[in-house]
Amino acid sequence: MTLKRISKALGVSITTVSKVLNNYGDVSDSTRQRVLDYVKKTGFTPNSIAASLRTKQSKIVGLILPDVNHYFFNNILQGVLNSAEKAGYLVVVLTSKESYELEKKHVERLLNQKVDGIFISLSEETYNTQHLSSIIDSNVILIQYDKISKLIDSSKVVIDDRQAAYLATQHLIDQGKKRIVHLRGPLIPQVAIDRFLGYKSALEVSGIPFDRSLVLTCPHGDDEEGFNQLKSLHEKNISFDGVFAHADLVAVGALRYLKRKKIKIPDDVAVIGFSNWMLSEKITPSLSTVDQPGILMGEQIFEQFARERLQKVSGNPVQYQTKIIPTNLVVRESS
Amino acid sequence: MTLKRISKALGVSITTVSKVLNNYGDVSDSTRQRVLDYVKKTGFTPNSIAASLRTKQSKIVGLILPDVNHYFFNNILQGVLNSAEKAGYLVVVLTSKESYELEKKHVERLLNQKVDGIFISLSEETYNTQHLSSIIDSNVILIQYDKISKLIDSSKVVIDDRQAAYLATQHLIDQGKKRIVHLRGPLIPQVAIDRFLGYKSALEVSGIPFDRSLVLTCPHGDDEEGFNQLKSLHEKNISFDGVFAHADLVAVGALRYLKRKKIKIPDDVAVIGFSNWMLSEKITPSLSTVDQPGILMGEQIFEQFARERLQKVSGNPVQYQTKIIPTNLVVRESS
DNA sequence: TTATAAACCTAAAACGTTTTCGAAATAAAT
DNA sequence: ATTTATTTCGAAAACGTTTTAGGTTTATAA
Repeated sequence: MTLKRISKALGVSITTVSKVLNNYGDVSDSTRQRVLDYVKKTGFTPNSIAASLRTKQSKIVGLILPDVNHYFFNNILQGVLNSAEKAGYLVVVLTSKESYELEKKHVERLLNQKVDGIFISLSEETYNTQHLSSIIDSNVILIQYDKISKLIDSSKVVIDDRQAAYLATQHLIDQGKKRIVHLRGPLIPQVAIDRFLGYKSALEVSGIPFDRSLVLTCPHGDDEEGFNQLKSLHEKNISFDGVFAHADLVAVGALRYLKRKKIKIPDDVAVIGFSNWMLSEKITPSLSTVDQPGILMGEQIFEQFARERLQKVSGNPVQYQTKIIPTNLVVRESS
Repeated sequence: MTLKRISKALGVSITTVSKVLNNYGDVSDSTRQRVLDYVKKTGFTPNSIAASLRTKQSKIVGLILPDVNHYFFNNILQGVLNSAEKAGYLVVVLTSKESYELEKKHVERLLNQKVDGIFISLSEETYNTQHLSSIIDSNVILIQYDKISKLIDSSKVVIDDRQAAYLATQHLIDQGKKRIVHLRGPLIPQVAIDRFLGYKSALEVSGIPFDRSLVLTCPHGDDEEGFNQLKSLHEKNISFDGVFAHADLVAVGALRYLKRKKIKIPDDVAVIGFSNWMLSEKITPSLSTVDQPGILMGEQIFEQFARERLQKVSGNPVQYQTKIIPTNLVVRESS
């Protein structure tokens, strides 16, 4: 079933049928109704590939996630899906698995597929951003989120990592803690840097000396790392009374170590994580954390895309925006 | 940049350029090389929308997940993504949020978009399967996974829920448990029914009387339900020494209740879950469970699709298959 | 040299839409 | 009755590919 067949069946032109379907004004009520009835009867839906070819709008966007098995990114996905559905867009999902090579390949494939927009959070390995430039060169809308490159001029949706980390650290200080460990993320991504800087400036503001030996990296963000890093501190006889982890899972590992050693939480050591995992509330002791509103971020990502799209088709200059989504400190038993 | 412009630049026909790109035999090595060089130099990639229109192959598949924030479905997604990438397919992801209406709408949208295949796990509400029939009527390949409808003739990728539940229950019985609670899923989906039947037949085989009051539903599969259902049993003074939950999260809630009441795990009450969550290994006590290999399932879903696709284009009759993926019992501290 | 086969190439149609531009029909105004 | 304005319609081009069917050149054989 095509426009052609419908037009033949009704004795009108292809143009007329198309116009009815696209709500053009210049068709009489009577023929409009005839077409509508016929379309309804046959359950016809126009071939969107042909439409895409003609209009150069695929009504598809691409979303690149560094990791699919991750609460925060699940929420990003859910948020993007929410808004995309309302706008009649489909979402192609790809995962870079924190690999630069894969990320680059995915961008190329999305560009081939002529998607209308690409939403990306950079992998941990990514330092070269030429593939991002090529998105812009291809005249495809780019929205960066979470792990972004400041060097690339595009809209961005992020949280204020530095401030969030500041507040988390400040919270531990408020509990009287003075030797606060920071289990940080890998060295490259801006988010990890910003969280570290927030940690550091909270110490400064409170006049607590910064001790390099209290900062340890947990690049994969899993709970083994949290466990092992605290253990190594202990074995070196380095004392501490607080832990600020860059991810909840790392904090869970830390808690596990402290429990194993019968260290009192939060009295001897207080712990705070980052991201507000689904499970963080359920474990014992329940974990204090910084809530990153992933669903909201996902929705904002798509909505910024939609805005730029509109600006583009209406010939207006596109306005890049950086949305900073507020985070909330969630205080629970661990601090 | 298009085939046309390339052909002009090189003084050959559009056809020739297309043939080089699609590896047709009848073009001389010298011109092939010239085209290849030019393509490489300009970074040209053919417009896949135009190709789709012509070939009626979109190279896109649709994956409908009942829930995006769910370890098992994350793994399904990861598996599908793995195999799809190798085959050069893109995956559009949709989530039904366990709603029949949404599920139906999503299927329609995927059909509009002329995807080559649709992979679906039914929502909990879904009893009407007309939308699945319409997939088949549209000549689009349908693969059902996890929550399937036996009434619809298509390939399927599932685990043997009944047997897995049987083994889990049997395991508790082997530990000497006799009054085993089953925290089951909602009433409609086949998976919940099968798990219940597995539970029941394990009791039968061991000559343990089936007690209706020990079977309780936890429709959302969250940990509150697990907690509350055990609490209600306690308040009714119904005794039990084992718990088989249809989901790990439910089992986590059960553990939480038992710990709260200082009931010894696994001595007084042993607990086993279902799905092998990422976290199940990390909590204390670590949770025994049934491992569902989601990534493998996802890969098999796509590969079965690829097989059927091949059969279709080569004119062979398509062979529907039902793949039953084996599960593993994972015994940990809770049992 | 001529006939035949093989290798290389191309014109043109097709896929199913959207949209421009102008034509036809109808209504309104003079 | 004629002109003008308005509404309604349709022919045809365009989007960028793939593929059929045939044409032209070159090599091989007689």
